[in-house]
Formats: sequence, C-alpha cells, structure tokens
Amino acid sequence: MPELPEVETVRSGLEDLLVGKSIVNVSFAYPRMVLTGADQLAQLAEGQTFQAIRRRGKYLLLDLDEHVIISHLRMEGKYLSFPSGQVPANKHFHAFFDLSDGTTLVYQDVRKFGTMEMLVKGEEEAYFQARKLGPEPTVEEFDLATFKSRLQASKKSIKPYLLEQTLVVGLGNIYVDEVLWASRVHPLRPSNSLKPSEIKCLHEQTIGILALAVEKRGSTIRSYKNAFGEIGTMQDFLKVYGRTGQACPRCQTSISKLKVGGRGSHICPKCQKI
DNA sequence: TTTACTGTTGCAGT
DNA sequence: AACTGCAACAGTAA
Repeated sequence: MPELPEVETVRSGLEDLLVGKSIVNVSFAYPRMVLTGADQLAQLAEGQTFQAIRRRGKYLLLDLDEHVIISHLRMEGKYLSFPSGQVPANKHFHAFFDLSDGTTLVYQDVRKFGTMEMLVKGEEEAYFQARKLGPEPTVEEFDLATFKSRLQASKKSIKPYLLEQTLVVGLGNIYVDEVLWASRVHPLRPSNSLKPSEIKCLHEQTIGILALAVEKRGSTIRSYKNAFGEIGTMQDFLKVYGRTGQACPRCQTSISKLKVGGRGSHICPKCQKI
C-alpha cells in the first residue's frame, strides 16, 4: 500500500494501537521476510514494550525498549488487529505479534515483498544513511537550493530520479505522476534541462500534494478493505494517475500512458511536453 | 491459456 | 559512475 501518505496513515493507526503495550509472543509464518533473522527478532522483541511508532520516508520504525523494528510494506504489506485466538486462517498472514492487551497484531502481504529488520536502538540513522535517503517532503526539511543543484548536476530522467528517494523521500508511482502533471513536466525530461521555475514548482507540488494526501489519509487503489491505511479518500483527488483516456482537468486533452523506467506513467500529452 | 500489469526497492549487468 | 533491466511474489484483467 505504501507511498508516504499511506505509510503515515498506517503509522498513526499503529501508534494508537501499540504504544504502551508489551509483546507477549512473536511468530512468523514466512520467516524469510525478516532480513536480520526471524528467531532473533522474536527473541529480542518478546517482553519488550512499544515506546513509539515513527516513520522515515516509506519506512515504519517500531520503537521498543532497547531495539527498533524497521518495517517496510513495499507493494502490498498491511497491518491488521484481531483478538488473540480469533485470528482467521489466511495464507497471506506472515507475522504475528501477541500483545499484553489480548490482541494480536498481524502482518499481511500477498506478494511477500515487505521486510522487517531488528536493529539496536540508534542504528537506524546509519541504516538510512547507507540508503542515501533524502529529506522529508516538508518546508522545514526539503531545501530548494539543494534540490536545484542536484537536479542541475544530473542527466537522469526526472521521474526515475524522484522515485529514488535520494532527492526527497515519499514519492511513489501515484504521487510522482501527480506532481509532474501539476508542474507540467514530462517524466522523461533530463533533470539538468529543467528550468528554475519548473524546479521550484516540483518542490512546491511535492510538499503540497503529499501533505494533502496525508490529510486525506492516502489513496485506496485496488486493495482489500479493513486494513490500516485503506480508509483514504485521496484517490478522489488524483488528476492523472489511473485516468488513462479521461480528460486532462486543465485542458481536456486525453490522458495517455507510457512506460518510464519500467513504470506505467500517466501524462497529459499537451501539458507535459518533452 | 498466456501475457501484461500492479501503491517498491536493490542488485547484476553493461 | 551511471544507466538499464529485472528479480523477489501473487493476484487480476484482458
């Protein structure tokens, strides 16, 4: 489910559900999802208490007493909660956290792309640094001058570059198409061909669209119901994503779809020229 | 039935 | 170093 707004919605739900609760038992139906070792994660987590639930980009951080679990939902990861003992059988349930309040937190992931890692508290900074994560998409963190100089130094196509999470974190395939459309920038434009006015617009729209989507609690696209992050209404506000063949809200030209860096990309061919 | 597509990331190849 | 394609996996739609 995740781009930043959906992950933030999940974070908020987990915060309400988990903080202050302790972990009685952890088990995995799909141990390979734990990159640092399922047995070790379970052993270290049992008996600990959730102190806070944080987010960095599209990563969730579950703070325990001495450790932090880094959870990435990738394409389809979800969290669910059931009364312990009433967890239904489901072949896509991969992780189970039995809590002190008699509930079980379940991690569900049809495609099994999602991961968990157990770090010692404090190691997460190095973890994100190693991945070269960019700033959060806020006016406080996301510096326009830095963004501009990095774009002007690169020949990469703008859309794949924005998806790298190194210029700024949080954009995925939905919101990057929305930001590019709002900025009238074609996804294949070389970064160093962008005018200062276009860069400023990309910067503003990235902050603005992701903030709006957080406010709308994310988009619910082609997913099941009843899981954190799937109560969003942002899909009703999308201008181009998933609207192939429909009219551009600005000029009425038919929205077209092309492949950019292997990802389906929605553009208005009149508003967004190469 | 086959093929292409899907809200992600990281790796192997050139 | 910079770029591309693809793999991890399962389901759905054409």
